[in-house]
Amino acid sequence: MTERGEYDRIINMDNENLQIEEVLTRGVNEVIDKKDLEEKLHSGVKLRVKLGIDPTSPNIHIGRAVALWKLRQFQDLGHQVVFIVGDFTGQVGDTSDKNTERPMLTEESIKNNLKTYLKQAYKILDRNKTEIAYNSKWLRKLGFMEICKMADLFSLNEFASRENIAKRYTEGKRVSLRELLYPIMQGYDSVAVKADVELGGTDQRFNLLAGRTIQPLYGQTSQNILMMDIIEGLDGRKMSSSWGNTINILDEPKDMYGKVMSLRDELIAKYFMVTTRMPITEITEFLKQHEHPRTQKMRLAFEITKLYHGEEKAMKAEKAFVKQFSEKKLPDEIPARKLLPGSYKLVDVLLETGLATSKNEARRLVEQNGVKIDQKTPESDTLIIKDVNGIVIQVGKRKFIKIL
RNA sequence: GGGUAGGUAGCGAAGCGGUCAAACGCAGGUGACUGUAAAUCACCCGGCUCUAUGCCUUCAGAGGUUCGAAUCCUCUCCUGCCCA
Repeated sequence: MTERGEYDRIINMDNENLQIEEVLTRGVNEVIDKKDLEEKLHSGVKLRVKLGIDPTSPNIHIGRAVALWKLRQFQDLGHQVVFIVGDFTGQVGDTSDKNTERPMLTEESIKNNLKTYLKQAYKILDRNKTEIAYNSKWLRKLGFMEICKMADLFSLNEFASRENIAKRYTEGKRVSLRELLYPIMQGYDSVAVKADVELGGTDQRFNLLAGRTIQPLYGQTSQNILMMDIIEGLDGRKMSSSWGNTINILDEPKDMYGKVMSLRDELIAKYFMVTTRMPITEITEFLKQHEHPRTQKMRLAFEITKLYHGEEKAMKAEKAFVKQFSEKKLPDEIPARKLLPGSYKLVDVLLETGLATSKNEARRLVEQNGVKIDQKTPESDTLIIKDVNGIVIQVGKRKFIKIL
């Protein structure tokens, strides 16, 4: 958190200097080369700022969004943002944030994921100031000789020294030759778009540096690099689509709000800094005034939800949350399912409505008192419901279905 | 291409002829306690049924041996390591 002395220094700067300061620090883990980038930002030169995201999942989560927000800050400062959709690299698969080999994806699944990608990105970026590029455009054409020239700039040794590669290597896991090529592709992206700055997570370090190495080969000045903090997901592990611990920017307001509320307390301050756009001074002040983690988290949940859905919906989400979880009342909106009228075994209802994936699971849930019918816990799983019409079934704390 | 060690549930990893739907850990679920936090505790975690020392489908794949196979044999595919 910002020290008092630093705080005084910052508020005394004029607005643009303040913005530059924030660009270089907030949510930022490391800058290469910081001095150079700082000078460029102050010089008034319009920079080309690159960020590439591979559409390996249909959702962009708020961890990925950290870099997108950073891009937005650059846009606000008048720089040219280049958003690279990794439709080619996505197929090949980057392993830098993984501890196992990532399988190659089909063109089809990438295309599928792409459908809502830009829409998501534009929740954050200013559409009119964003240059979009698909990296298949240039990577597809690259010949072997060209690839060899670039590959010559790297040694196997440095590649193998990367932490998670080294780890897999010593554990006797497979490391494919293809994976060696990934940094080269990402590096060449920088050449193709003539990047002055590239953003990425700290786990992207090697790939980001590859751009710096390759650009001079094509007579370009090496880009500067801004490495963003990686945020933890709902379970405390790194946020990643493959873990299923993400908060996605397309999540419904109440889900988004609720997911934030389920975060561990230790992450609150970091989340405020990295995932919200609340002014730093305000954050510091707020956290000081409200010490109870629950209060802090509710504000955090509100801020994050507001960021993606607007104030009104965020307020609604908050009210709904209080009603459902603090006051333990039925939520206002309960998803409805139609069933043919008649009598049903409880277990069948659970299965039919998708509240359980098998009858065994349904029985287990009932046995463990995880099921409620109209707020009441049924005695046994053999219960037969004579009239399913209009009943509300609850499984666990969160799942509700109303039967019509 | 040769040698060698392996391929077990979402992941990691035991089991190495019957007592195996398969130990254990992680992830996940439900409950208790709570702040939809953490920690802790309990139970669960392939499917089906008349809930039973019941049935069905699973231990890379295909065949085979056996009363009986995740466990033995043959071939195929995949991976690590060593050699070339």
